[in-house]
Amino acid sequence: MKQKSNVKERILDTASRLFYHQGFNSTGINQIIAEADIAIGSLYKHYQSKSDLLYHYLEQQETEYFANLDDYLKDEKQPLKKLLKLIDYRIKVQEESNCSGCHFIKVNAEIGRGDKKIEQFIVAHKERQRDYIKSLVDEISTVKSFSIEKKALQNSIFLMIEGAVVSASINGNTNDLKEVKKTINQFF
Amino acid sequence: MKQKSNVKERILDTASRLFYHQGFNSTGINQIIAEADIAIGSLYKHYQSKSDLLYHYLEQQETEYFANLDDYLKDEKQPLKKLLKLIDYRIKVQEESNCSGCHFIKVNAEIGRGDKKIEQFIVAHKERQRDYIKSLVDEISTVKSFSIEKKALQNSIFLMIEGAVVSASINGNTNDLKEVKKTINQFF
DNA sequence: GTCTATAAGGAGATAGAC
DNA sequence: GTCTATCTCCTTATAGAC
Repeated sequence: MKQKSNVKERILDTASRLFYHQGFNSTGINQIIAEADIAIGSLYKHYQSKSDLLYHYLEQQETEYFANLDDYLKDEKQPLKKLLKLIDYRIKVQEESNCSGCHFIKVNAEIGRGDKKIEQFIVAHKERQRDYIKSLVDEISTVKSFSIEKKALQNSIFLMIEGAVVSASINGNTNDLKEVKKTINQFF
Repeated sequence: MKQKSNVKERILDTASRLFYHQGFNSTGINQIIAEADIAIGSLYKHYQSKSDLLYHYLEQQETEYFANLDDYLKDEKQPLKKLLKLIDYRIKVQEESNCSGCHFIKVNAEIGRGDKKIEQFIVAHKERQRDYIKSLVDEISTVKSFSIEKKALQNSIFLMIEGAVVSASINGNTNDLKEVKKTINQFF
């Protein structure tokens, strides 16, 4: 018996899972329709092409990322604790996904800057992640001072987290993310 | 007229260029033999499979990376200047390669931790890169003191560079690598 | 080393019947 | 929405003749 959930959603959810865990190029249309348990006609009714499916996958990840992050941080008011909890969120997400890394970094690595629409979407997502951290550090700066320039600190924290997420996907653990959390405490 | 260079070398050089710039999965055997201008029989005489070619590609990148880095730094004796010049090296390599990122991070993103041999090779390469930075900071610590713990600083610098190289491949510029260089100066 | 033929399978995508 | 058939093309890899 078929699941009752919306067919269009089931296609995207299955494609997302496969794109993330085994790669976009390594995932075929036939595997998506088999695992989503839908007909190929349904796939092409809802999505124009495999690339179109990729775009909607990134779009959904973008929305989910910030919605879940906001939810995870909503009860914390202190900006420094909020920043540390942002790292906890990244640790949690990685540990729940077999440390498969960042959706956007992975797609960038696979398709490069070939597709303008995808490229711009990835750039925009990374800018938004950077701005999120920037704002938290701005808030912290109203009550604390640091040893290095604020702008340098903001970029450093963003880049360390990026590096640590990549490290998680390479090493299969969140050790570096945990180290980043400890290090940030030393900055303030 | 065929080039005079060794056929085996030409296969690997062509495969390396294509794997790096358009991805492993997006590169076909037929494209490699066409661009290397060799016969398919020659390819399978020298390499067992496409995966075998991937392994030799990473092996060559590993050797080249550290050989070229040592050469780039050989005239600099001061450890802090050496560390800053290591960043210059990464900037130079990225700018010469259309900011295509790190060979190892890209392969990891494409094939994940599926192939044990490839996986271990990537992990070992990243460990060696981390140790290289660790040693330089150890040297610096004999003449300077820093505001945060040495171990945290060593990991931070490694992770910031990793993050900045990923950023280069996403944004198509080396702005973040240049920022990392400025930030390191502030740490000491 | 070169060439061509071919195997055996998978890819993305379309069309038509129900 | 389902199903099956089909199109076109490409994939990795092997074999044999020169």
